[in-house]
Amino acid sequence: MSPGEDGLIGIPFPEHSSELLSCLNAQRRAGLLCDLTLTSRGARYPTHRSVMAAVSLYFRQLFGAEEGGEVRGEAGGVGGFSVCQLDCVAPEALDALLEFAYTATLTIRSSGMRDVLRGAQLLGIKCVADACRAILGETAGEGELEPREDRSQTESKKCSRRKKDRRRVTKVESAHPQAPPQQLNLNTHQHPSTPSPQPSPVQDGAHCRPCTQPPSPEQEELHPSLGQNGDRKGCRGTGSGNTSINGEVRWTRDLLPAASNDMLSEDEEEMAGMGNGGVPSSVSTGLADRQGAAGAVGATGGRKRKSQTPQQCPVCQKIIHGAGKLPRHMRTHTGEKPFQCTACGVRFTRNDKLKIHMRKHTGERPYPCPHCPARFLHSYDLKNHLSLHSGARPFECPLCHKAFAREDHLQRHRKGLSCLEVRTRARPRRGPGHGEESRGAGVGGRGHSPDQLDTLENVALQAHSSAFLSRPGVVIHGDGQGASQLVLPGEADRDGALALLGPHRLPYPGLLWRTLQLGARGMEGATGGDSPTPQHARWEEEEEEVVEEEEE
DNA sequence: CTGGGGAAGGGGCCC
DNA sequence: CGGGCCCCTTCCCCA
Repeated sequence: MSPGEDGLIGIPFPEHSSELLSCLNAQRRAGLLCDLTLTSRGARYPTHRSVMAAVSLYFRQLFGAEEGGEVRGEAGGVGGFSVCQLDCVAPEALDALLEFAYTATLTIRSSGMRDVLRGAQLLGIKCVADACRAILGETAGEGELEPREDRSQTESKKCSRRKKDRRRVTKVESAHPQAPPQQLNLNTHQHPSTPSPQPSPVQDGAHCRPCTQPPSPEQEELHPSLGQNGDRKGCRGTGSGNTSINGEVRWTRDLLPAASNDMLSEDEEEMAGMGNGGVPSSVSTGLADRQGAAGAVGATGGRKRKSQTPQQCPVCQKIIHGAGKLPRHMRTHTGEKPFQCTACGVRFTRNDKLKIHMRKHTGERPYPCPHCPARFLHSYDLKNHLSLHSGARPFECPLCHKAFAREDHLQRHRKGLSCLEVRTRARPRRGPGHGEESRGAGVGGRGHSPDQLDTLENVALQAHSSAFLSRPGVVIHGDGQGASQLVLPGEADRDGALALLGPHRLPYPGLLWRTLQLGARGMEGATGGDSPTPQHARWEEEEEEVVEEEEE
């Protein structure tokens, strides 16, 4: 942020899209503000036409021209309430597509994938259709999925899987009897490429979950995950891909191919903008951050990225670096685990993981500590262990200055509330000057004498505010006249900071503003297009940079 | 809450 | 170019 920009500040809200979606989904489930009801074979799905128009080409066209579809209702116009009968889409598939629209996660049984594909094609939800096609294309030749398995074993597994699906279907069917299928009503909008309905054995649309059914805990737990980079972590961070458990396939939106642009968040658009085979030279947002973590190491540390024919995953569109890495990546989508431990039967997606696993059976611990008898399975375990010997704790919490030997422990610490609980007593670990910096420059107290600061009961809190503000991604809203707002990217951090730093709670708005200014300076390097980085260990460095700037 | 072990996924290097 | 091997990061789980 420079003063020459007329006070304009770019204020990213990385979680806004997911929170918005989550809120809309809550409204949908509560039936609030729903102005469109989709029906399928007796099941009713209240929804929002704006959301449907955003995800579905069909609804976009429908609401744009109000023709071609069977829209009935008190007021069929744009502002009215409509009922759209979609008997051509199986209720279960429609439910899944609605879930996708509101959660960016597609949760379907593999047995129902064809229904979902058909529904996605009919409704013009291209990314879902592409994903279904990609999966079906692989599952169509199921032998390819398990190339390393014994054929008979494969066949038996296929049978058991199908049986399992049938059992599940029967169970649900009996629990939720539905009206019999009706004639399709969406004929005029049948996609040209739509395959003729394949009456698969389990395609009976009667076994759907009614929309009025409360979300299962399994579904529910997905939603909060959307808060983190859209994935989550119900979804694992690094593009964990789908999971295929008991025939149920779940995709996060990260994995859905070619999402329509109007559905893409900024980050995703950036990724999509890379195009096929395009490798961003310096993409620093969202997924690129995650996948580029090692690359970032390479940029600063020893390894440098070698141009190695990056390939794009047809399912999630992710760029996979390294020759021969795409098949490995694809197994994260298919769930294929071709490498089985001969000792315990546990299966792995990768040979090297199996190899490491085998060390547990062989007792091999190839990484001995030179300082003690400890031996380790993994090199990084040894590395962690060595830091205990050396006492090195390079990862320090910028809030409470507690140091950790492992970065993930610092991250966990920061996600919790422990550092906030001790904030009022926290002092920097480094030399005496550091503490003064926190209270002076760090607190924004330049201009306030230490005595003045000591009179502020919340002064320690504001020391932490500077730490918050030095974080990349922390943004400031306001004009410096006391009406500023502080917003932090992290859920817990934001809430905590808003609670602590709300202007109405600060007896000295000027002090707050100086703090904000300091934080703004601290984030200068983090703005300019770069998104917040999850590398918390850098916060401290940036905090130090701020202090150094102040000292200059 | 923290320390430690382990799993999972991605990237780099090498053959 | 594919695959093996290794390292790294992130996350989950347990004590």
